[in-house]
Amino acid sequence: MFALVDCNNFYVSCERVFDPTLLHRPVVVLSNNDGCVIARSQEAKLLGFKIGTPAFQAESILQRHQGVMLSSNYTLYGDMSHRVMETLSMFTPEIEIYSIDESFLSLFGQKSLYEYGQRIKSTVYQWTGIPVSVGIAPTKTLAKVANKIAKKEGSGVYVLDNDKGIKLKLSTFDVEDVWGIGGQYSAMLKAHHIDTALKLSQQKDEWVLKHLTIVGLRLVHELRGESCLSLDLITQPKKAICSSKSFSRPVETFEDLSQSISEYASTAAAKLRAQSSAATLISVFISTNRFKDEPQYGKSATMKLNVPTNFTPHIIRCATSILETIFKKGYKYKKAGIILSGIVDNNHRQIDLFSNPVHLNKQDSISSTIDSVNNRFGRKSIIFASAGIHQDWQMRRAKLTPSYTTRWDELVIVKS
DNA sequence: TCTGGGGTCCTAGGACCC
DNA sequence: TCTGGGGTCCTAGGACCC
Repeated sequence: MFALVDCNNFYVSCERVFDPTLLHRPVVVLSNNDGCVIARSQEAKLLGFKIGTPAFQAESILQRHQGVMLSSNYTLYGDMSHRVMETLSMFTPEIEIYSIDESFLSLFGQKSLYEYGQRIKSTVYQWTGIPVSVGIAPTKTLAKVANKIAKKEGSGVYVLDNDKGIKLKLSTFDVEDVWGIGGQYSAMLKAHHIDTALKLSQQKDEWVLKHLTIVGLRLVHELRGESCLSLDLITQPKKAICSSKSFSRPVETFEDLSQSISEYASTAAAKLRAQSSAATLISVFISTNRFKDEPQYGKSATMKLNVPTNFTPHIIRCATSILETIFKKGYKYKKAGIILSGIVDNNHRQIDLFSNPVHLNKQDSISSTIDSVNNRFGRKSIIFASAGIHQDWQMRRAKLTPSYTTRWDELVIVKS
């Protein structure tokens, strides 16, 4: 049996742990750059906000309902996520951390699944202050279904463990809510009059394979109760690492763009080193604001390296030269980013005939020194000058809450 | 004024190999 | 008249996830 434990309104719940005045009010958390809504409290959902609602549209409605709008505080959410996952690990070593706010647990030998789910839920809440919902079922896909039901039907825990019950619930479960069925597929399925999870699960294998590929076929078997997706217990290194952001204002000069690319390159390179990897492909992209009625331009280019690297100065140098090839003057740029791919294990990277191993070792020791200083004293304690000092293109985060759990100078002060 | 960021997997088609 | 068969690797595009 699988349990899917999913935090309720995770980002909002994190904020509420440290600011109880946010309880029982509509609260939304905004995307980077305070652009659009990405998380909503129950009260905010009832007001009709969707994921992706632009912040400027939400603002006046929130004001009328004593609502609150917050910038996203990923430092806080990351730390709270870690606490939740640690708590879940106390229940079983068989845990797959699927995203920042959900985990799959493998259960065996539990007598009462429902009570076990309740225990998970109350322990996480007591230890971290984060409310969670628990769905339990024989496959991951069905556990996802059970979790949705748990969220809707009150007690926060739902068990799907017998054929009859599963069929009954699937018969009223909208096909577009099935894990793995997105907008395109659900439109196609509905055009074929397949509108519930049950109907999908009853389609012929050949038909599913033809229309939904092998991925869809697995999904359908999972809906039938046949487990095809196992637990990923070991976190695999990422195959691509991206760092990109929208600017707070239109950026027109090569200098500003190259500063931002340097900054993103440093971030991406640090992520690369954190998983002991090196990259052979560096892509850079830039684009104008697609929502604006002004000349549009967007381009990306990729450079292939003979020797894999994770050395920030090297990556910055490559990224800057790529930028030179795609930059065009006269446009108002809104977004830029870098993607590192062709990822290999840094400890087994293949060097070429002309690489100097001593030189490479020196690079590694410079990198690890920088990383350890930044880990200890904060992410930007040591920066590369090419990323600039003023950075007035930096994203907007006007309504940012404190890093309650990760900065000494931002701890909560309790008064009596 | 204002619209996010970071990932995964699969498929088809083309280039290339012997 | 008549132009092979069996592979691999890479890329772009499209679907999905949170």
